[in-house]
Amino acid sequence: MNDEQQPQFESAKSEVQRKTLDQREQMNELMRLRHSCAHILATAVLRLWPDALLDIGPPTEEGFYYDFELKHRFTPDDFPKIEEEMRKVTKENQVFEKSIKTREEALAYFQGKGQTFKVQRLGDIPEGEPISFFQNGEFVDLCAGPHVMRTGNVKPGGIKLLKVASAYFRGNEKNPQLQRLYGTAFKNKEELDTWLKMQEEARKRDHRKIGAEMGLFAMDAEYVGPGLPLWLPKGTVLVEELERLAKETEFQAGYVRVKTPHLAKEKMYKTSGHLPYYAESMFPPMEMLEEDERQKRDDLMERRADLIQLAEGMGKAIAPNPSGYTEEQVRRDIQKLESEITLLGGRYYLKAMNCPHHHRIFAAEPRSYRDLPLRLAEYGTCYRYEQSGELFGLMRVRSMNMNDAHLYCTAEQFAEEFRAVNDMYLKYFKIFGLDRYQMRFSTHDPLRLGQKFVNEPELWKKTEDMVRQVLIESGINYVEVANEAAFYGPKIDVQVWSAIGREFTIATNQVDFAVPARFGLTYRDRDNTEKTPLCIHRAPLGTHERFIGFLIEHYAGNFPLWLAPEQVRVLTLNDEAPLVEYAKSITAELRAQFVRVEGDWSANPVKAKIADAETAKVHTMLVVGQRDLEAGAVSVRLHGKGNVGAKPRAEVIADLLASIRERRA
RNA sequence: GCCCGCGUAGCUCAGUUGGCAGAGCACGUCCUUGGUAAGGACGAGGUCAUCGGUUCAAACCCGAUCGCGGGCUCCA
Repeated sequence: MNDEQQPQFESAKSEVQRKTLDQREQMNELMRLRHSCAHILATAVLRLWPDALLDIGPPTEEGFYYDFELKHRFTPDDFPKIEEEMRKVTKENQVFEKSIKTREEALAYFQGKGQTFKVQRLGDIPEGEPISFFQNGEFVDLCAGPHVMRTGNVKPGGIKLLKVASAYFRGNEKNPQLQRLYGTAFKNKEELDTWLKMQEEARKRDHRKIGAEMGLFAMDAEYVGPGLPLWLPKGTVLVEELERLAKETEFQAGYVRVKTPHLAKEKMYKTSGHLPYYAESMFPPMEMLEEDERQKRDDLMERRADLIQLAEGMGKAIAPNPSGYTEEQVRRDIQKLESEITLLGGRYYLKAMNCPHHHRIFAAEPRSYRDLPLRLAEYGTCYRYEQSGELFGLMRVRSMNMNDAHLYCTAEQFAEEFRAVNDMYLKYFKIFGLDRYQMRFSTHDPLRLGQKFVNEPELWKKTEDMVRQVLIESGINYVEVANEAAFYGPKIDVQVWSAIGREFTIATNQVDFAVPARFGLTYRDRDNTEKTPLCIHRAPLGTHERFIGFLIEHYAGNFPLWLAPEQVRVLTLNDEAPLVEYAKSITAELRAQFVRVEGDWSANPVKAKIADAETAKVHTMLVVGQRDLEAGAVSVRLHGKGNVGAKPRAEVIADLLASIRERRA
C-alpha cells in the first residue's frame, strides 16, 4: 500500500488550487464571513504595523488566515491588540465595495505600495478573467470575493485569533517564509464558544496524552529514535486485538497469510521503481561490502552507466556505428554487468512497503489462472525515514505495522475483488461505529500520461470505469478527484471522522496495473498464454500506529470491552480471607476464558480502589463484599457509567464473554 | 528539511535581580477493614536535555547540538 512514487517530472509542488469563479459563487455564508474576517484582520494588522507586506487570506475549514511579511514577530501576546482593532473595524461597519481594474492599473497600484507578493499573485490570474478588488474602509485588496455586505455583519464576539505559524510563500519550501495568523469566526459568540469547547475536547482526547496516561505506548527518542514507538503491554493488547480482527476477517474473505523479512536487496527497489524516486523516504541502505569489493562494484556500475548511455545513443542514431558494436551486443553486455553487480550484492534497504516482497512471493511458484485470485495478506512492518518535522505522535512515525494485502487477479475478476474489498471497509466501519466516512477516488489526467502516470490509456480507462461502477453500485459516499492517482493506477483514500468530528485519512486502496509487469509476474491463462495479473493494494486498517492513534481519540481512551486493555477488575471490600478467595475464583474463571482481568484485594478503602480503576479506564469493575459472597453475586460497575447493581455471578460472566465474542460497541 | 516556541523528579508544574533544587499526583513501607471517584504517616526519587562559554557563583545569561510542540512541505 501507498508505495506511490514521487512523480518523475513534477518539480514544482502545487499549492492549493485557485478557486474557479463557479466555486466562489458557491461559497456558503460561513465561508463569506470568514473570508471577510481575513480582510478585517489585514485591515487591523496594517493599522498596527503599516509596513506589513501582504500575501493572501483565504477562509479554511476551521476559520481563516492571512499571510504577512513583517519585521515584527507576531506572538500570542499581540492577539488581544489585533483582535481589538478587528472589533473596531467591525463596529465601523465599512461596506465591502467591489471594483474592477485593468491589469496595468492593478500592477501599478501594488508596485506603488511595494506589495511584492501581491504583484506576483496578480500573475496567477488567467488572462480574460476580471481583476477585481474589494475595499473596506481604507483597506484595498486584490480579491475575487465573495464577501458579506458590511464589516458590521461580522459579530465582534464571533472572532478569535488562534495561532501564529510560518508558511512558505506559495507553499514552496524554496520561497521565503511568511508569518501566518490563524483565526476563526462564527456567526455569533455562542457558535464560537461551542467550537472552542469542541477544540478543548479534542485536546483532552489527544492520543499522545491518553497514550501516556493509559500506558499504551512510549517514545524513547534518546535510545530508540524519534518516530519509533514502543508498544507497552496495554497498547500491545490493542495491536493484537486489531490483528486478530483483521486475521479473522481476511480468513473469512479467502485471504492467505504470508511473512516476509524487514529488508531486501537494492535490486528489489530498483525493479519496483521506488529507487531513486522514493529513496528520500527510505532509511539509507546498509552497505555490506568491504572496501575493495565496494570499489569493484562502483567500477562495474560506472561501466554499466556508460553502456546504457551508449545504447540510448545507438537507439536514436541514424548512421551505422563504425565500431561494429551492435546495439544487441551492448544490451547483452549491460545484462552481463548487471548480473555481476547482483552477484556482488552489497546494499540492503529496510522495506518501506510490502508489495515488492509479495510480488516475489507471487513469482516464487508458477501460477495458473486457476490460482487466481491470490490474496496475500501480512501484518508487515515497514520503515520510512519521514522528515523530522513530519513526525507526530502515532499519526506519523518511522516504523509502522501495516494491515496489508495484495490481491492478484485477472481483469475479469477485478470488479468482484474490488467490491469485496469495499465491503470489508464497510464492515470495519460498522464495528468501530464510524458512521461518517468518505472515499476519495483519485483518477489520472490523460494529459500527463507517460509523465506522472504510466502510459497505458486503455488500462486507466478500464480500471477507473470499473472502480467507479463498483462505488456507485455499492452506494458508497465518494468524491472523484482527477490527477491524484498513484503513478501505476487509480486509488481510493478513505477518510473517516472521529466521534468528535475530526477528519483522518486512515487507509488507501490502490489499483496497480504497472508494477506486476516490472517484476515480470505472469500466470498461465486458460488459452495457455502468459498474462500479467492486475494487483489491488489494500489496507483497510491502515497502520496500527495511525489507526490506534485514531481510535484513542475516537473513544477518548474508553475502548469497548473487546478492545479494552484491562477489561475487568475485581475489587474486594476488604482483605479478609473468604472474600479474597471468592474474588480470586471469579478472576480465575475469567482468565481461563482469556478475559483480561486483574484483581485488587488490598485493604485500601473501596472508594480509593474504585477511583484507581476509573482512572485506569477499566471497562468493567466487579465489586464484591460479604453480601455478594453470600448471594453468589457480583456488583457490576461500568467505567464512566457508575454502579449498575448486583447480578448473579454466572450471568455476569456469560454477558462479558458474549460482549467480547461479538465485539459489541 | 525550513520558521517560531519549549526542554526542571515517572507525570503536571513552581522556582523572585544569577546566590543551598521545590510542590501535588504517581511510586515504596507501615497504619487504616471500608458498599461505588481518591483515609493517614513516613520514605525514596534530580548531572535542572547534552556539550561548551561568561561569572567569585548558572536551572536562570550566551552559543552549539539533540529532542519535543505549533505550522509549512510531505503523508498511512
